[in-house]
Amino acid sequence: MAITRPLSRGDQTREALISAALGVFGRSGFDAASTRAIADAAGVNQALIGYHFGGKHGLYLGVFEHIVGQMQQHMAPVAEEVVSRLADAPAGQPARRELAVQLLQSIFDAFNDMSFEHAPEGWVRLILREQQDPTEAFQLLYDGIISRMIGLVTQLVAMGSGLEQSSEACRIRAMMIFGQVLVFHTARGTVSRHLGWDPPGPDSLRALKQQFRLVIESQFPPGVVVP
Amino acid sequence: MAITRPLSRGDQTREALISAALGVFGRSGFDAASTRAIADAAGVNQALIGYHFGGKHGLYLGVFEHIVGQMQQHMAPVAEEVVSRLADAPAGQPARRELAVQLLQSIFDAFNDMSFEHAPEGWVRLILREQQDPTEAFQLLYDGIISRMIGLVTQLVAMGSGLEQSSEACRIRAMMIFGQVLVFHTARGTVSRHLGWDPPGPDSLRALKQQFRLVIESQFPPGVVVP
DNA sequence: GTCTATAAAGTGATAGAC
DNA sequence: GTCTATCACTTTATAGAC
Repeated sequence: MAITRPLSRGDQTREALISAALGVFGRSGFDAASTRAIADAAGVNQALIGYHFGGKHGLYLGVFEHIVGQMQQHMAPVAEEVVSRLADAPAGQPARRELAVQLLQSIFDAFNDMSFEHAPEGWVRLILREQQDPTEAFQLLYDGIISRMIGLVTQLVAMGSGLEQSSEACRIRAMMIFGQVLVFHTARGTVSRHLGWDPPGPDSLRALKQQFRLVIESQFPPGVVVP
Repeated sequence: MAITRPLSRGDQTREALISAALGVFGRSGFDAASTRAIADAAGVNQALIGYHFGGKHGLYLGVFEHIVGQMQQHMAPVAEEVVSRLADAPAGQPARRELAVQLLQSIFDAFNDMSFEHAPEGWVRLILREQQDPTEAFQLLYDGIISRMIGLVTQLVAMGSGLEQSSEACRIRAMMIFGQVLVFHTARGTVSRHLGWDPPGPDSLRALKQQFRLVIESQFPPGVVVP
């Protein structure tokens, strides 16, 4: 935890702008979001965007730096645990398969908790937009957090399946596993209608995590080693 | 196939506008897309949007009607085949599990072919936007095609897993299966970097379909009936 | 560091000529 | 059915007072 001390007026303005911009950019996208709407939501004068961030685009990048920092904080503990448990794991094939399943489950438990509970509304939408049309901001995201997470998951898929970690098949499988949890964010409208999750509540999150655990187990069944 | 006959000038204008709007709305979203940009891309006068569609919003709805029609055409054959093969399937549990796996594979083979090969660039992005913030257009999509597809897949998941078709667990599993293929569209940026698919080509599609088939098989393993 | 005021460019819709 | 011209409004950025 960083030490918190009284923020200067300028810092307060910056924080208010970032927080407001998160929501407005998330809802409308970069082009359709107006600096006036952001300034109003932040309770701040529109001209201050230019002063503090150099303009609309600078504010946009500031938002993503903030998101990356938050995501790193949420995922760091579990990522470190996974790495250390991988380091001193026994060598036997069946034991490693079981460990892979277990670690995948804890990674995605944390990931689901973050994306459903702690992440402000705007995160998911902003990241999704950048995935569709990557700009400078996607670089921050990918290098800051995504790269590390997809790398870990790919490594665990290799361990659990017997596939070569560097193979295309293994990387495809890793993407698919992410897809199984991301779909509940990306296909929001269908989730709302087909599951009646509008919005998803604590019960939804519990049910989702349970099904995910079951699916992971069935995808890496005991005693099977894919050649 | 509908009979094709020479289009009147007005029909040509409408088609050009829909096609251009597909791309521009897809890239920029409704608010950020300008009617001038659409008209220019269509090689048509800006005032004609008002004449033919009543305005920007009417054109947007027209685009989605067009998309729903195209998707129905692509998916109808396989959907009908699935329904008929379900109708006269034998009653034995193991045989039905195997059939479910097989039908899921053919549904998603068709779905992947459509979304990677035949779907114009704009489809995926437009649908994704509506999933995030459903408007009137999402109703068209859901009632026109999504509802039917997610329903079929849920039914097959029930058959393959032994879960009750109306259970939440079963519907969650169906969403997850869609997630496994949708992620290659929704997480485009990560797919591009992690897999080097930029854009995904025929080889990518082949590899994806193969992995999907394997995953489906492992998710509904022979001889296991979930209580 | 914050504010008001405004410049310069772009927006969707539409009236009216052809 | 198509075109030009234009209205009323909103956009981002910024100059200059405090």
